[in-house]
Amino acid sequence: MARPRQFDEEKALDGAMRAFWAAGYEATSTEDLCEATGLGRSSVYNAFNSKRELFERALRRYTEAKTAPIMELLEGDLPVREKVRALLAQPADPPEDDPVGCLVVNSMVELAPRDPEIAEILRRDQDRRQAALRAALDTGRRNGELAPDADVAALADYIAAVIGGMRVAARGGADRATLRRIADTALAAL
Amino acid sequence: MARPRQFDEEKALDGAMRAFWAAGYEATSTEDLCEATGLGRSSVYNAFNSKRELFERALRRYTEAKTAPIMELLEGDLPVREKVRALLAQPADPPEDDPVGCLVVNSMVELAPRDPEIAEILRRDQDRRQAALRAALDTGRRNGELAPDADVAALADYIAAVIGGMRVAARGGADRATLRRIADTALAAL
DNA sequence: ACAGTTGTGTACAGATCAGTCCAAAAATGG
DNA sequence: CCATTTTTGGACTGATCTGTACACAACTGT
Repeated sequence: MARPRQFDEEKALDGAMRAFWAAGYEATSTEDLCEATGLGRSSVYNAFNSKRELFERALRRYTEAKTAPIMELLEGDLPVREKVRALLAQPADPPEDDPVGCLVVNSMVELAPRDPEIAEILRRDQDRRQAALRAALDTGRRNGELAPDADVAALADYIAAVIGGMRVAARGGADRATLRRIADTALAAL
Repeated sequence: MARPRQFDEEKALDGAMRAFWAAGYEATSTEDLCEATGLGRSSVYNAFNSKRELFERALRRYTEAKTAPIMELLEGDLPVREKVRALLAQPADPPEDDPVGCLVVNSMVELAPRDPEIAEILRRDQDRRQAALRAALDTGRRNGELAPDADVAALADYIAAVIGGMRVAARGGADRATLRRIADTALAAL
């Protein structure tokens, strides 16, 4: 057919994702994106059309990458408290080469109020995770691991809020010990 | 001496604060700031020197305005659970003409990781609030309102995280009922 | 009233922004 | 080897960005 790409689109997307994750949407210039992806301007625009579309793909990639293992965890058969403990442990023990915080939280803060499409992507991702979390909590409740009258929807929203708060704290420079104490304390509410 | 200002600096600062609060630092242009303050470019730059300095003053104004009533609440003599309940209620029942969310949380996410001065302002503000919260919790602990072995520092960081998470959720479009349920659930951990 | 000082509106400057254009390079299938 | 198609690099565009220059307006104290 024609000349093939010299770059791996997934890897390029990954670089862009990390750039947005670290600096935010507005503060990441198209020049920054060229550097982060290793591509020239033409290749970036040829492959991704616009900064906005590149961001959208980066965000989708992020949610897919981060939500998949959470679904696995929640659909597994650990005791529900262990599942929640593992969820809460994630912000306290992030992969060391990840940018600080969470692209979903950052995007909710920076973009969701003024960009309905981004808000919708975020809402859908959260719905998936929250549904799985509610299911896990409900199983635990019926197993007797939680109180029979536990409000699983409220607990799920609560846990999501604590995790979001930990992500904010991490961006503010909170250390691992602090984050772990928050997680431990939060777990006591179950 | 000379010609007096036609505008109220505090009111102008307030307008700028709300603009940054709603849209974030990067997405707020100096043109937006002229509109939000009601001033011309010259007046803005004459009074505040730069976008960056204006933001810093707006952020300081915000923290002072928001932290003062929290200090009053925490230093009052309500039962400690009522104090914490009131703290957690704030994100669920914000003044109706405030922009959604919290400028401190937004700034932690958008700016703290790459701007040490902003990070320092935020850290100082948080230290003040957390110290007062720890004191209130400790008083409650000694009064027997909390368990004698309660870890007040951990509880304070936990409560701050939940509030931050609620602020993120609000930016993501969470409704008041959801926020209230989060607050109620969080309170159960005390 | 007037000199001195500060505020303000307009126009502008230089940098940077996202995005485009185009020609040359690089690959394919025949 | 050639026609075709896509990628790529670099120059470029027009808009927008933050910040400045400057003239003049507005007010003060004397």
